[in-house]
Amino acid sequence: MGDYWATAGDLTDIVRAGAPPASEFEVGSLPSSSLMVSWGEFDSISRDADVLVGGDFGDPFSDTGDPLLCEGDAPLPFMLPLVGVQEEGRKEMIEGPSPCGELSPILQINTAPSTVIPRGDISYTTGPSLLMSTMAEDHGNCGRMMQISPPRNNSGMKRRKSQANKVVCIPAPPAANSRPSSGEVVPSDLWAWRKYGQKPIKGSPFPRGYYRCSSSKGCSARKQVERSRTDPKMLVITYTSEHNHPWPSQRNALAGSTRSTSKGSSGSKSYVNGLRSPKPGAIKGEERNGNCSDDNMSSTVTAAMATLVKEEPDAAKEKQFDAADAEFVGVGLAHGYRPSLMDGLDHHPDDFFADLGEIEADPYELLFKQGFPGGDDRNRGNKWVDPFSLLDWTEENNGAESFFEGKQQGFMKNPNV
DNA sequence: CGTCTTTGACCAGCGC
DNA sequence: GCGCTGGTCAAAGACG
Repeated sequence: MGDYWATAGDLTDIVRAGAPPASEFEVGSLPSSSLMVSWGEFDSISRDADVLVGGDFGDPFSDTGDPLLCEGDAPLPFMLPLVGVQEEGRKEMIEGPSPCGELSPILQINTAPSTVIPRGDISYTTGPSLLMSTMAEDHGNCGRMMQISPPRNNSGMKRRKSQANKVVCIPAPPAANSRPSSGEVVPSDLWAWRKYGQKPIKGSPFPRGYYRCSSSKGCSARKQVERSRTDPKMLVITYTSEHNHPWPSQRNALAGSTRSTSKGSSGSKSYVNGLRSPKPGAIKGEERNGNCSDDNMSSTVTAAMATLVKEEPDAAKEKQFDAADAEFVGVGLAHGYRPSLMDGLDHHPDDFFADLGEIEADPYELLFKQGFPGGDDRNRGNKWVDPFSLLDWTEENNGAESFFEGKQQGFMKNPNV
């Protein structure tokens, strides 16, 4: 097993649209079991998990803030089995842990300088990128895969303006029945987005929704959301431009109001932007109705994506969450994301979740209670394959009940931490 | 009242 | 230049 390289931009790009990677880190020895992915804490990854890493990031967003990162927060540990690495255009599948035998999760760090991945009507031109997919099912296809690719060159679909785009392909939540003519149920990505248009796209039965960032008036960030023509189960999100402001850590961003876009259907999309303040009882009440609400979809994706967070090395380890962070965690990510507060890292203020009065349970536990591999409990079936249910959009898994009322299994701690 | 979604109109890029 | 298509604007209405 040789050395593997990937650009740091891979990781930053995973969670936000923006400029291409600026620097590199080295992936030394690949783990045979799992990789502790804690963006930004690569040094610790190297030490603790023997996965090597190092290098400066040159994060083009360093002064912009990270939508998925609590500014100056603690590391966000995230266990991912790394079973495949694509290097120099070839993909090496490393025998990974597949306790269930069925679906083996893949975290692919694609280091190919420019790899074109045809996906039906969409051709992803990937530089370094990261794929998270399942091995057995639909591997290599868009289905059940989350892909984030760096800006494309002008291959693929026509683009009128030369803007750096980033395409994200994620499993699409089922369309809201109550809104047959509206666009997609857009998974939250922690920025506040406002829909400003929708257009039918030629050749596609699905319209394309246009969103712009509503967190800041001057922000030019936009995204387009549409379903894949070839695989309606997949949602293709194209990010354009970049945010020119820190991610909205407070609930009083411009998108301050809560509303249900599902007319006559209460609260199915109240927090589509991920930053809305959940109304009291939202989790305990409406979302626990098990109606496979859009929010649950969104939060599930959010949770998974939120774990793919890059953060400033070292500093993050030392810092504590401030009030804004707490609010962010409590409000913006109440459904499923809580930055690393692993056992033993109990350095947060006592009132860290003081703002979470409306939340019944620790969102971090909620996020991970469905299980992870290893640790003391390996009898979690497929759950560990898809701890966030990201890859499972079945109603069973999407339902708030399953998400919030799963057995208290706790989060498996990385034995190396 | 502020912000949201919806949706038709308008504008601009592109190919012929 | 023209038509097609995609992207954006802005008015209207809804929501909290």
